[in-house]
Amino acid sequence: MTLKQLEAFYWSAILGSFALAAERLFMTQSALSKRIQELELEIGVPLFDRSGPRARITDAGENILSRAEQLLSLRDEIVVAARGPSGLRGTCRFGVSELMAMRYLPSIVAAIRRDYPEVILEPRVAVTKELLEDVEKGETEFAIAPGRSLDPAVISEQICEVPLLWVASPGLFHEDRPVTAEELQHHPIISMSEKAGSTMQLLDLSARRGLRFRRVLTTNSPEAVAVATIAGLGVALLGGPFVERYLTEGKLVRLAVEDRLQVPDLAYCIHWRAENSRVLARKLREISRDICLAGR
Amino acid sequence: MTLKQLEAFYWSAILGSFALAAERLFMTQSALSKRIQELELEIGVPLFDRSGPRARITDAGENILSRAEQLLSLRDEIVVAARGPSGLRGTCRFGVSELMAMRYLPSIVAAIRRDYPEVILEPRVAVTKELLEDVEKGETEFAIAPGRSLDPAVISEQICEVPLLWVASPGLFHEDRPVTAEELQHHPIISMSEKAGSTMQLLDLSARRGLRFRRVLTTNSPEAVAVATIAGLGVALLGGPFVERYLTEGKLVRLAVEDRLQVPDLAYCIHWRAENSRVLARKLREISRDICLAGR
DNA sequence: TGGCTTTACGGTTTTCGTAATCATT
DNA sequence: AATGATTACGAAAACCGTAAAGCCA
Repeated sequence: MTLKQLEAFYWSAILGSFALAAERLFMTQSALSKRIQELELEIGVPLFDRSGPRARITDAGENILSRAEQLLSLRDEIVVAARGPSGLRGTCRFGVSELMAMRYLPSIVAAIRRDYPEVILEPRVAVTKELLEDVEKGETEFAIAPGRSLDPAVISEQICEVPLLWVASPGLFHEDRPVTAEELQHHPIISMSEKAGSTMQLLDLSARRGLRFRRVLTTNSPEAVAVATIAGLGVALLGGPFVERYLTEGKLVRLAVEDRLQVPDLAYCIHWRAENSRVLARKLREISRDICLAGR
Repeated sequence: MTLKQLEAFYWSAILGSFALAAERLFMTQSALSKRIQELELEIGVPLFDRSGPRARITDAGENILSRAEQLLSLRDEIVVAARGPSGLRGTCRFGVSELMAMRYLPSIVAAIRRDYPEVILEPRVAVTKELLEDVEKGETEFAIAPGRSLDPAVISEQICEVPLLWVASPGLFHEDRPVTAEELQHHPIISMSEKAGSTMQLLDLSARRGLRFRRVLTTNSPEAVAVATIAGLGVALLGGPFVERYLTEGKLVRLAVEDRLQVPDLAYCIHWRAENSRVLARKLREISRDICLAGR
């Protein structure tokens, strides 16, 4: 039995596919397949059922999964324990939504650099859904993004709440009373892709209230949305911090809207796979959480 | 990092020497040395201090020792968990004193055969001191022998007590009163080697009381001692069960002795290295203990 | 057919033991 | 001198990737 075999088994079990596991471990399917066969030969029991379209873990495999995971995390701990606390090395991929990146990524990176100078960081800034999918697939160790994952294997711990504001160019609405849904529907909605947290809230709202919005300008940059809104292209639903500056400068105004247009605050969470017990991942996740909770 | 490297590290640390570890792992010093060097290169910290006459573990090495041990025992557990409870395989070396072997070894072997048919047993029957040394050096997983180990890393759990009896041929002593030390010293003492439990008690007695016994017939077979005693060659101090049969047959008589010749009962224990957490070793040790405690 | 897994094969890398060398008592 | 650890080197084994072949939807 070797650590490589156990690692191959572990990721094949977690990702539910040899192909994905091979990709994650930077090797070919062929090599990974053989590793797992050798492990099965070693312990004398099949760990995966190959009869279906993809490899499915067997009962025997389930029985050893948690132990394999413990064993692999002990391997990481050994390195840390030997080198001392600041000797943590390795690479950590994690995801951050654009808003959180804007606010906290510099602090997070600085703190990690200070405590663990040897660690190589691979942060990824993307939209909510992509970040969550990466965590679910084990591509990233954790992600800071709004909402909850539907995958029960993913733990989401709330960090903060961010209000979503309806904003528009100052000239667009003149009445003092709250804007109604009908009035809003006359204008194009400027939003990001359907995988962005704010857009998901928007779609949710339109589904619940039976509204139809005309969305324009496909982009994944909230800044581009803000700029387009300033230009008077339409109205937008954006996270407070993105528009704060423009509101104080008077380039955008916040729209008061009727109750049925109210959107709940975005609950930002830190998400990670429950069974992930890599020391490096846990430490960096905790640092990131603390920084977000402390508000810098 | 590989399991082989960790195993090499573990045994080098436990046995305090590369040479012994290499012997235990059935490989050459050269190969083991290189394995450990590779492990050190991997984690970036020296695990052993080679400046002395033999390799001494460093602080960094101490820090990871327990984790390495946990990791290695997880490896064993994985096999067991995958194969199911009776799928335990592997080889187990253990030591048994001759008396305990006579009484319990058949039952122990039968019970293990029944519960773990795949396990290969390598029992060793020897005298007390050899058995304890084997446990201390990690040569055997556990031993059933009288007395306690002086090594603090060895745990000894008492199983039973066996009386040591002074015996002689019926013709040797005629008086009804207890035999005195002076009378006893006139006869040769038939005993086993100094590494045997009963002989150790004998030597302890002679040291404490300032007696000088004339020991003859060097052997490690209690049966040979009994036979020689029956032949009238001298007196012997033997474990009760060895002489029971001869006493009832009248071939030997138990000598009543004065107080200063009284020898305490031999406390038989099961001994094992505290840090040994091999699943196989633990299970078989527990089976053996239960059989001894139940008296078959 | 197309995604996923296994088999076959070769070339590279790793690993190990022998033998020689170094270091410490 | 003797024990224990390291280095050098050649042989054997393990490992990996490419390419081809099976296998199930």
